[in-house]
Amino acid sequence: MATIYDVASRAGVSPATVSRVFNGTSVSQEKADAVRRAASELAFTPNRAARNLRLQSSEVIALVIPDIENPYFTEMARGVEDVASEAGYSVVLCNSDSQVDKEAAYLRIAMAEHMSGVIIATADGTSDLDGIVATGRPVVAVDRATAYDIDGVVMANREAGSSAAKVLLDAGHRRIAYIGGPEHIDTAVERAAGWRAVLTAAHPDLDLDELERFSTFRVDGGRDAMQELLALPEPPDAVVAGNNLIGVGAIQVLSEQGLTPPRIGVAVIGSLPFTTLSPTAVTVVRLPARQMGVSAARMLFERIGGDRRPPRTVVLSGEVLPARVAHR
Amino acid sequence: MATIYDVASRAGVSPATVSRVFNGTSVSQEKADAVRRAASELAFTPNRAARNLRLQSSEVIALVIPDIENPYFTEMARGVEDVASEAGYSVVLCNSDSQVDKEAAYLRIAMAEHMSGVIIATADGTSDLDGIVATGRPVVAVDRATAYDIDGVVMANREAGSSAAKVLLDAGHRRIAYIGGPEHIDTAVERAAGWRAVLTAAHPDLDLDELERFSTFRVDGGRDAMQELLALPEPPDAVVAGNNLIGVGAIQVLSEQGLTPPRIGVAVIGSLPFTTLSPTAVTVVRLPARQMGVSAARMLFERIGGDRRPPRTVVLSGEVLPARVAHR
DNA sequence: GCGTGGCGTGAAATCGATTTCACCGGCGCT
DNA sequence: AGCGCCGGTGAAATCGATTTCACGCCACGC
Repeated sequence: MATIYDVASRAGVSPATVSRVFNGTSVSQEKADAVRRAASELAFTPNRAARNLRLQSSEVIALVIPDIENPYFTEMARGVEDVASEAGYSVVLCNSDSQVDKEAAYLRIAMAEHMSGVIIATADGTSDLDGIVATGRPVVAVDRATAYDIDGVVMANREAGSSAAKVLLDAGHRRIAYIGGPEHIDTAVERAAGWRAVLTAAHPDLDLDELERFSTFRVDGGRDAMQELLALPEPPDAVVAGNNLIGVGAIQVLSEQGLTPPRIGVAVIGSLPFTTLSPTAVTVVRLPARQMGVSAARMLFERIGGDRRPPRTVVLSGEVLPARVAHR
Repeated sequence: MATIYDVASRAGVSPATVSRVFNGTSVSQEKADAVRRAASELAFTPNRAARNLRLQSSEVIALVIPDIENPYFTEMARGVEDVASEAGYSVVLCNSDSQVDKEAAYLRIAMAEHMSGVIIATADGTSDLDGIVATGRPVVAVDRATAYDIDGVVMANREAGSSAAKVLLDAGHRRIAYIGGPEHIDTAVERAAGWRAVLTAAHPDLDLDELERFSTFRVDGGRDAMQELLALPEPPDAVVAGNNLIGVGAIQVLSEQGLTPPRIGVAVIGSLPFTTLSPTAVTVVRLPARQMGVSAARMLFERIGGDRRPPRTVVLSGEVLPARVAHR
């Protein structure tokens, strides 16, 4: 690995001049040419560790997500990655596995590595961002709100919950259950609130507590909750799944019981990119995950670029794709 | 951010001693205690950029994959991540998007950042690992073979192709088509070879060229190829999907045409973690992606730890999960 | 003709951790 | 008593890029 000194001596200039050539300050044309020639002959790549040390920052951002195996987050990661790589940054993908301590460990690393910024979907409401925020490095929250005064990009969760419920109501369903994520995650709570508001208005007589399940945002969670709901004395005639994986689990259970979706109403909040169902059998409130990643990354780079405006929160709306097959 | 000098002066010792406390060389008990106390009071975290510069290596590995949105690769990433984080390393996930030039850019970064090693599922057979391999840093190839003499972890692809074909044959199918990935990717070619060998032996009269499609390893690829196959004068009565996403695409098309899987034989090489089909309707050759990531990471860390044995290639076998519903 | 300004350049300081080198004191051995 | 060795310690060099500072030089204006 050639260093800046090797390039300098080959080009007959000082290391300072070499640095200036690559960092765009004034250098005479002839020396600049000589430096560039020497650099390419030696296949010179600046040593990033040295650069990072001197600049106290690195062209790396951290993306912390709670579940690397959830397509929703990988779609988001894809959006972040696209923006970052265009800006010449690389992305360290950190899987917190919904554990606050793993998350904290990654945030410490981000600080120690002088990463330029962090995009984080917090593990839960108790996530500790004190350290990172105190360093002044930009942090953008995605998907989930935080207790900090920082930029954010979230989905219109309450709206998604109510849209999903409304589509099912309009299709003639009445006992519409809801399976959501953990109660300590705001997205789960808000989506449930949307569902609840719509149902309370339409059918004040329903016992919604019985029809509401807080579960995990995973396939198993959806399965378990769906099984419980089906075992009720009076089972639901439709169900809203609080995220994509819960939807998968719920539909799996329904299929196994011979209740393939057009036979029971199903609305899922989030896309089902790898479903093998006919895409028309289930109502989907598509959440623009990739767009969320793109927006978050753009905001982050604005901050890295020196933007000092007050923090903003961008809210992205889902798109309702109603089942085309009539329910029931 | 406190530095080693701050800690040193607070503890009344030299920076060298502080470093020794954290790097395990001999320091008297009392000074070590003083250093530790000072470090914790100042919330000292060693500056990684400085450390990396001095040590010419960083506790970071790169994981380069061709498609971050494919659950197969994220499952693998999960395995890598688990091993890495246990070893105190972080993982930079690099999405090459199957493009050799993006891949090359990431490899350059890996070198410039002095990353400790690279695990790579190459974009295609022409991937250029010269640079990285020349640095002597460990590189482990996953999923796909390379032209280099390096460690590798691959699936038993040919075997997976023939197992899939065999299950369908045994279920009574005859015109068994194959939809694979691009011809320039070895996994696609080998899986196809397995299928072809089994079918040639069983039904030498079949025109296999007509029943074989090289496509992309994506949902769209599976859809397009399946549509072509169904449009044949004499359509297949079963199909082997060369990877998970092709399987999803093929099954989607079949469902749309009213040919839901038990009605036509389907075998998929790779798991369908988010399928909503009853898991018994389709034959799956489960590929242990997580295990592949774990093995690759372990091999990488052995190399990082100084292992100088000749390169090895680990082959992992798929697990056949036959459809439990009789085909046809 | 002389000061002023600005441009191009190199020497040297800097970032923060690790590690070599040299030194000190104490202990054991002859 | 004298020698050698060893454990503990600090001063200083080192990693490689950036950046400040200072200097030389030329052009311009008064």
